[in-house]
Parts: sequence; C-alpha cells; structure tokens
Amino acid sequence: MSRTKHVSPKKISAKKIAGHKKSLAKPLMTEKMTTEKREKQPKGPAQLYTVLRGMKDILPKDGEMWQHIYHTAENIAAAYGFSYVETPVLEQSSLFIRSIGKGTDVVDKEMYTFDDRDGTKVCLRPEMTASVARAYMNHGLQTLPQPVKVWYWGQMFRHDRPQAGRYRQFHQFGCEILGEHSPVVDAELVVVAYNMLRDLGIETQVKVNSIGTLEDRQNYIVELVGYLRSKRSYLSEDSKKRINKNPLRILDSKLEQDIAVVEEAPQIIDWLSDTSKKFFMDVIEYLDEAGVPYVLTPTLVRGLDYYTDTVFELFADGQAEGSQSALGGGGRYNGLVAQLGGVDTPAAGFSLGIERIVSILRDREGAKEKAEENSIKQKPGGIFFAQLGDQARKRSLHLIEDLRREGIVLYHNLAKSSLKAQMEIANKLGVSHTLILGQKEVQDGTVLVRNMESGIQEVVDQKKVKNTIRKIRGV
RNA sequence: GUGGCCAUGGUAUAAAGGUUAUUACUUCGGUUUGUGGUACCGACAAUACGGGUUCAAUUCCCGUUGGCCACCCCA
Repeated sequence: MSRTKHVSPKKISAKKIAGHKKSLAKPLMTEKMTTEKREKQPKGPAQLYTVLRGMKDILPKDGEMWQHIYHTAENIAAAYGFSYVETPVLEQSSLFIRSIGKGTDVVDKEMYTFDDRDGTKVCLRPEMTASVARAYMNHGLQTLPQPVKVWYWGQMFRHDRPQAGRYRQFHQFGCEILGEHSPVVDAELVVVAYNMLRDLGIETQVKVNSIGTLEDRQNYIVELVGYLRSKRSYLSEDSKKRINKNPLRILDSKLEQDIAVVEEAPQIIDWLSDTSKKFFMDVIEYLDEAGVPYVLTPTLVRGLDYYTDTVFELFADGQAEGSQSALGGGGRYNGLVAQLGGVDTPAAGFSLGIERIVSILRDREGAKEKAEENSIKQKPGGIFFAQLGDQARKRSLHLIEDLRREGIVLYHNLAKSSLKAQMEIANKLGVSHTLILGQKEVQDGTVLVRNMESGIQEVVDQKKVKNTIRKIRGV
C-alpha cells in the first residue's frame, strides 16, 4: 500500500530539519523555486531514508497480528513437544551451497553473499534447515534422546524480485525432527503445519509426494529426461533449457504446453525402491488416521536438493493457484546431516511463510479493518489514567506502578497537562473508565473513577482503587 | 532475471499545459483556565528522482528509482 517517497530537499520543512546541523549533502536548487521557498530551504541533510527494496517494516497496526501468529506458533510447537532454537542469521555460504545445492535458484541467484572482513564467504541465511542441521552436529545433539524436535521463528533472506507475499527479508516458522526415521514423524510434521494454519483460521490443501532416495531419483531422472527429449518440440522454451539443468522442475511448470507433456510423463512413484514406497504408503496411512485432507501430487518436487522421500506443500484454500499461494512446505532430508559432515542422521521438517499468512489474514479482515487502519486500536475493557497538576503528575508513575503490580494496565499520556486533552485520548482509546488524579485527590489520597459511558464519577481511596477496578471488571 | 500496469501531504483522494494544487481522515493547537464522545476555528503536510519538449510542465516524452501484477522460483 504505502509508497516509498523520494522527497527532494525543498520539501523538507525547516522544522523537520531542526537539530540536524551537519549537512550530508547540499540540497539541489531548482530554477523554479521562489525566493520565499529558498528562505525555507534547509541546510540540513538532503536524504530521506527509505526502506530497502523487498524489505518491510512491521508497523503498530500490524503488531497485534504478528504477535498473534507468533503465539499460535509457540503454542502449537509446545503442544507437540518441540523446543525453541535460534541460530545466527549469518552463516558460511558453503553451508547452504552444499545443502540446498548448486543449480538451485535459491543458491544461484537469491543468496545474499559477501566477504566478511577476514575474507570468509558468508551469507544471510535463505532458510533454516541447514542451520539447524549444522547446530545439531556442532553441539552433539545426537547424544540427546532421539529424536530431537525443535522449532524456530526468524528472518530469512532471498534476493528475489519482490511481489505480493514475497519479500527479500521474510519470516519463517518451522519445525524439524532429527534422529528418527519413521513415517510417523513425517506425518506429524504435516499435522503440525496443518493445524498451525487451522488454528489461525486458514484452511489448507496439503499436497504430498515422495521423491524417494537419491538413487531412486537418479534412476527416475534418467527415465524422465529420455521421455522429455522425445517430446522436446512440444515443450516451452524454459523447459527445453531445463531438460539438462533441472528436469524435475519441468514437472510443476504452469504452462499449458508443458502440462500436456507432463501428464504423460513417467511418475516418480513408479521408480521408488520398495522401502521408499512402503515408507510413503505408511506416511499416507498416518495422514488418513490423523484426518488431514491431502492430495497426492506426483508432480510435486521441491526446489532444494536435500529432500528425500516425503515432500509436501501447503496451499491456502480458495487462493488463486500460482500466485504465491504456497504457505509453506517441507519434507524429509535423510542425507543432509551426513552431507554436511555429521553422522548419518535421518530427519524431516517444514517451514511456513509468515508474510503469506499475514496477507491472507489481512485480506480476510477486509474493509472494516482498512477503515480503521490509521486509528488507534480500541481498548474496550481498558482504563485510562489522567493527571492534573504538577503534584499529581509526580505521583502518577508511582500509582501506575502500584496498579501494574496488581496486573492492572493503565493507558496514559503523562506529557499532556490539560485534562481535556487527556479525556479526548481516553475517549479515542475507547476505554470503559478513566482514573483522574488532581491536586485535590493527591492531598486526600484519593482518585476519581469515571465511568466513560454514564459519566458517573466516584471518589475512591487510592489504596482501594484496585478493588474498585476488579469490581468493575467483574472479577 | 523477463514482461505488463502504476507513482499527488502520514492515509485516502480531486484537478488542470499557465497566479497561493482540491477535499476528507489522521496528527497537533485552540474555542478563558479540573472533564471526553458532537460542533467551530487554526496549524503541520504532497505532484517520487533526473533529464527532454515548451514562453510555461506537477500534467506530454525519455531514463532512474520504487510499488503492484504475471512469469521464473519459492515462503
């Protein structure tokens, strides 16, 4: 919604500039400027900083929703026995190059990579799985009772072209289960992701598939490439290029001509080894049992190389196909830990894109919320505290603190001195009661409690305010 | 990375090749000093940036930047 403003110097008022004496750049003059405007011309910095492309500020109006999502994540992770972990945003580039794989878009064109001061190639993490795997090895987590179940929440970075629901810095919530090779684990992860979204009121469609072991996949790719070559002339230009580079990707092309070819293509399911096939059947049975609706999608392959066997993605119901409707995904990555130099460890996980969840939730709130976008959030049960006079103001912090200890939150603006102004704020906040502390009250050790709806006020002893408030709230 | 659409105060908008660029909301101050919801008055605040055409551009053209959308890819 909001647009970045490039403001030229002449638009920056002297007032805004006040206090910024050190000028960074000389303001540019234009012939058009009148003498009057020129006088206003600030000598201060010409630059107005704006948010970087693909980055996003989370503003007060969004704060509540973000916290709501975070708490939902926290609760569900706790309910399924996951422990919280954090890993650094900065990692060695090669960690991701080796795990996600050369040739994937994430690694080839989207990583924020640079040389650290000592020359180390580092990057801003594009995802968390590799970091979690790294932490698992680094800290000997394989000596804990297995499996190790962890969840995380944090910023990821991919230098992609910004679009709806896609940013260069974005948040993911995710869960990983390391050290267990059982189909229940895969199913549980789907269940957790699915229920997380359901708790938020988002119905999703789960797509599942199995891409087998590395070996299965290699055999399949040989077959697939053979088939695709035979149909080469029917494929789109993009897909022609991908035959050699990344043939699996052709499977989920959205172009009609490709889809026609893919429909006849050999399916990876038929190339799975017996154990992988059995494993996948088991996962599906668990999903049936858990009551999670899913769609078997033979064309589902994921964009990261480390996946083995189970892969899945979650799509919001009713969202237009294609347009950033994937809310998250995951799968099994049995080879990853070993590939990064650890002991061979089976593992699986998933992650959800928070920005996409926010966007769906926002759309849903609709016009009503949009109208209030700039207004203050109503605090229907809230209580405002107003003070009048120096003495009262001085006592204010003390009183607020006393009540805070009792678990009572008072909204206030101690900087205002007129009672009227404070009442206005109280009104805008939509609080039910206002406490008023004036000169007289300070002397008497009392406080006025005003019912904002009826206008009735009563004088209450300061020591008894907490009881009065409790009574008001009906506790 | 490719293509399409777009760019006016904090937000949402109006208008025109030509004096002080409309309106509403928000914010702040006030309508005589210890009381809000209404009303009234006032203040702050915008043509994204750079260049071109023109007597004149914020309006037309080009470039840049940014946004949205689609593709690629993904979350």
